[in-house]
Amino acid sequence: MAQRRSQLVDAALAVAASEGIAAATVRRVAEQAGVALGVVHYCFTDKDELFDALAKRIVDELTGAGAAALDDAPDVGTALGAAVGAMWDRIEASAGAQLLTYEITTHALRSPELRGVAERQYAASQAAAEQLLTLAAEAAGATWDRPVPELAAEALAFVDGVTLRWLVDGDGAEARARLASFAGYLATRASGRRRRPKRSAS
Amino acid sequence: MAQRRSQLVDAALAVAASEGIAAATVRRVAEQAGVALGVVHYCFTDKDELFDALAKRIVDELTGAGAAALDDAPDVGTALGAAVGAMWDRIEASAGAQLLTYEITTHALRSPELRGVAERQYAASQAAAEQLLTLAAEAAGATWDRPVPELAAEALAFVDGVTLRWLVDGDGAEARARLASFAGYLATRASGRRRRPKRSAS
DNA sequence: GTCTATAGTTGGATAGAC
DNA sequence: GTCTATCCAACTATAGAC
Repeated sequence: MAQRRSQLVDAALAVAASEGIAAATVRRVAEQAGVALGVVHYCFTDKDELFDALAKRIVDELTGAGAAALDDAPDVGTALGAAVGAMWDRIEASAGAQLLTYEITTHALRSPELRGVAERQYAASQAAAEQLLTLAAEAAGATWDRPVPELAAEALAFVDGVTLRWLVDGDGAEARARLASFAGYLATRASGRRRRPKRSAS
Repeated sequence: MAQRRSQLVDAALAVAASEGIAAATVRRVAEQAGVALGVVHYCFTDKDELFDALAKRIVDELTGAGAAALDDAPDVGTALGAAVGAMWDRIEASAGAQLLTYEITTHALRSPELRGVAERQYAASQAAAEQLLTLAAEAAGATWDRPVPELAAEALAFVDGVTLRWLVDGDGAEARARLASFAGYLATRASGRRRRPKRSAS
């Protein structure tokens, strides 16, 4: 039964990511999952409950994506550049899913009982961003000279805005350039090991 | 008749801004405008045509908002700070309308025939951002040392991301702080007149 | 031009057979 | 547990009276 729910959430995710949240009707989800309409209502009391499970699934996947290849790096700029590049690869490979997260956010903001969904989304993203910044500094042996939560919030906002625009104009190269520019700014907020200290590298 | 259309678009905007784009049904719009259902279909062939007019209206209002009080300022940081503060005041005063722009963007991105709507939205915002940056530099007698379109695109992305997050967490103070931080970064990308040159002011 | 009435769809939810 | 059949509400769109 729990696997039935999971299967239905899979189907809902598939439909919503490719055709939009509005297209993820109970009927359509059932069809995608290859089960009868009644089954969905047997596993979920409401459409809202299904929707809530879908939102949770997306947050989990986002969180699970976590920090990617952050090997030992010569400086924070390099570490961040690698992390941001990997992150963007994932984003660019799943435009529909990205768009869906914005749809879920706006949808959740319109109904008081779903506010928590949007808040969880951002709390998870914020935590992931903080972790990534912390790891990047560690990998480069440096420290941030501004509070990590602040830097993470700003980075998150920037990535959100860049992603949204990329969804509109489809220009991945520009998006990467913007992210690189911001990573460059972030690197100026770190102090510690620098790129190739001129004398006696290790 | 043209005024009838305008009146109906007003009503659609009122409904959509306060209750979400999904709530802006033809019926609901007619009710809000105080006319019969048939009138809407007399003025607009489709619901899509009404929607398109609504999207245009929003872009026009955004553009019309333009650059606010940008008086002669001692430096770019001050000029930007004032401009960003005024801009945020407008944003904070119209949460529903802001949320609606994101709804329209995501909605437009899901249907190929509405792609142009989202693109126009961003083109208008980009132009406004470029104008604001240009005016800010002029007001402070400075010049940008990176291409204005790039800086504008990055600023736009940041403002978008900050606004979206503010819609979720409702923390206006944090949002302002983030914007101020970014304005501070931007100010480092300008050269020219500096704050209170130590010797012989003016 | 504006109204009422209604046709035609779609989607959420339930009942009851199996 | 899963299916089919059905109810009910809400919506878009049109027809026709006024």
